[in-house]
Amino acid sequence: MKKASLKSIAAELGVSVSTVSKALRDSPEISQETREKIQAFARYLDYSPNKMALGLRNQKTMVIGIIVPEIVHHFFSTVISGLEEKANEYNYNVMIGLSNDQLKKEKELIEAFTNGSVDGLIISLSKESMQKKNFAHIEKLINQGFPLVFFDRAPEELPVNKVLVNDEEGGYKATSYLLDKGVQYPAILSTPLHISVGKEREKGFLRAVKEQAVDEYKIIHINEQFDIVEQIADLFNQKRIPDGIFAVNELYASIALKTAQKKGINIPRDLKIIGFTNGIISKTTTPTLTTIDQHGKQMGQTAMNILLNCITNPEENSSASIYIIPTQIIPREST
Amino acid sequence: MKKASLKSIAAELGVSVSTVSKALRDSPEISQETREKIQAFARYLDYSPNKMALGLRNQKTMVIGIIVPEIVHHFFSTVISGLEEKANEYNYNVMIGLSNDQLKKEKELIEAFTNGSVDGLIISLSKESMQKKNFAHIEKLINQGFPLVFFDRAPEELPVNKVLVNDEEGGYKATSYLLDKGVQYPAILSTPLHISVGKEREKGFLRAVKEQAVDEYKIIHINEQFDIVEQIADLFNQKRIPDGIFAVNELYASIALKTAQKKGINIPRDLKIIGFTNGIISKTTTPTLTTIDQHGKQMGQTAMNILLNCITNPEENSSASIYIIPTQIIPREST
DNA sequence: TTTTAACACGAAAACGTTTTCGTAGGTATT
DNA sequence: AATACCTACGAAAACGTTTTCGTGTTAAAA
Repeated sequence: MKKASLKSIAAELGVSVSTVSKALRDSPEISQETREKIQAFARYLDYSPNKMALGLRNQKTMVIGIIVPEIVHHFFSTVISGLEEKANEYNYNVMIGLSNDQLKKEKELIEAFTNGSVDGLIISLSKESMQKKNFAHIEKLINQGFPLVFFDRAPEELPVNKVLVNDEEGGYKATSYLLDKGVQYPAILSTPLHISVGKEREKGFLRAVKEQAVDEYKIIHINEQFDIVEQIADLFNQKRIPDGIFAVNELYASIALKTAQKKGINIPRDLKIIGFTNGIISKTTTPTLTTIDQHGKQMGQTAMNILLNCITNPEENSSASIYIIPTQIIPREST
Repeated sequence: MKKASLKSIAAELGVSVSTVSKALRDSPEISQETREKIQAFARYLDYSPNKMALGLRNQKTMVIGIIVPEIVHHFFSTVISGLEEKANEYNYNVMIGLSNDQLKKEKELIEAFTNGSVDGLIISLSKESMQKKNFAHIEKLINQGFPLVFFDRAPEELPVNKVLVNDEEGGYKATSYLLDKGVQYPAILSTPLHISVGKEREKGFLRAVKEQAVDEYKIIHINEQFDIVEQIADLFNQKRIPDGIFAVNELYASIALKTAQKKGINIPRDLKIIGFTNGIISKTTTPTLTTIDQHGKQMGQTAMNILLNCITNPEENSSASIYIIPTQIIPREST
């Protein structure tokens, strides 16, 4: 039982395709009687217009492409939920591609999506793109004037719409919070510096320690190529052990927590820990982790709003805008 | 700078559209010379065929629709990653819809996706559909012969392709594991019985206790309308407190863990806990949680394989198949 | 020299829409 | 009675492909 089309309805009812189309759109050109007959029949057949034909005709797919590094990830999946929700509100659907943090896959996905599959693209860059600063594929899109919004991981140098977490502020807030709680010797568990979010959070950390004139602190750049647990454990094998740790993500925070506990360190009495990302981990550790909320859902909604606006008003929205989402500290037991 | 089309290339080169099309597909109908000229020009313009035109022409979108209750969820996002990976392997892309566990949204998404947007559908049903056993929208799809695969949450009565976790086996394994470790008075933290996965896991629990002739055990059906923490805490306010808990998901397990710890109960000495879903929570609690792995990624791959096979070989695949993914116990510190 | 075949390309249809324009028949105006 | 104007519908183009079929030119065969 094939899907009904205007043609099949027209044939069945002995009228022309144009008449059917007009009748279904309630055009006054068609007589009341004919209209009702056609509409009734269409309803009976459960007719609805073919998306691809519509797309071809209107040069519009009503689909938004989303390209993210991974999806089994609290922050990214949260953003996606915000994106999907907002898109749906405006009758758009979302297509999703996972780059697995690989430049090659990212390129392929962009190619596949921009061949008339989607009306716009929302991207969070792969680690590989960020590290190699290889943005040729992105610049091509910009030159084409393709509707485009980045979130969280964006090409720093390029003039393009971005929705970013205020990572520097987050790092500052987190560190200040620790210092205000009496921490004397803070440490930061950060990423390598080519990860922009890590770099920004570290900047915030440095601003806070400088502001409060803390002269001794420790910075550790975790290299995920090697054993993370070992690198973090190293922090507790030094002569002076920190009494406050700011971890730039949930995972590092939870590992630091577990490792410290194994060493018999009491948290939060002897060591206060604060993480980043208000995800599931932070709520289920013992003790629960104080953390920085990135408002992922709001980010998704904002990004989608900007993109849809670009699509609807192509002229007024030619310049690149940067939207910064503020962070929020969520106090829990670990401090 | 608009995207190039066959038409624009043809006009520019003074040949016909058909010639361009054939040249680009390396048809021997076109002379070597013309072919090379056209191909070079197309490459220069970065031409690639329009997806919607192709779709209309071939009656095939090369897109698979995925409808899940939520995405900020370890299991679902894991399955999705498997689905996406497998789809990509066969040059398909995936469109994602989130039902938010609501029947209405699920229906809308199915409507939107089956109007020629996707070639097939992979669905995990919303709680509301399951509870109300309202499958009219699904039966419609089946009657249409629309390529369809369910995973995890499937309509029990309907003859349709399903990929399921062996939940009963998982519950049995988990409970047996507890009993083998010497647990005398086991409890299960389960869902209301209309959630099929909860029901199945509970069946496994019952089979295990029966098998080992345990005469006393406790069953708690958590109602998520009310405060979950309170309902779980209730377990520890009884005269007899369980020495083993099987929770049908990570969250319940982690809450039970925290609550017990607050009551001063030593885990795993006085109480052993085992969860379900090998997600992030289980790895980051203190102590880490023994749990049942559902092999989400493999599930996604399997489901996509079945669907693509349905699409490619419509005739041979008319009957509904059920594929059961085995579970695996992941021993950790909580037992 | 005429017939045949190969070659290289173009015209047109089809996929399913929407929209512009054209027109036959009827009604109202002068 | 001639003109103008509705009313209600159909034809056709357009969106971008692919593919079938037709055809003019040239080269080979008779």
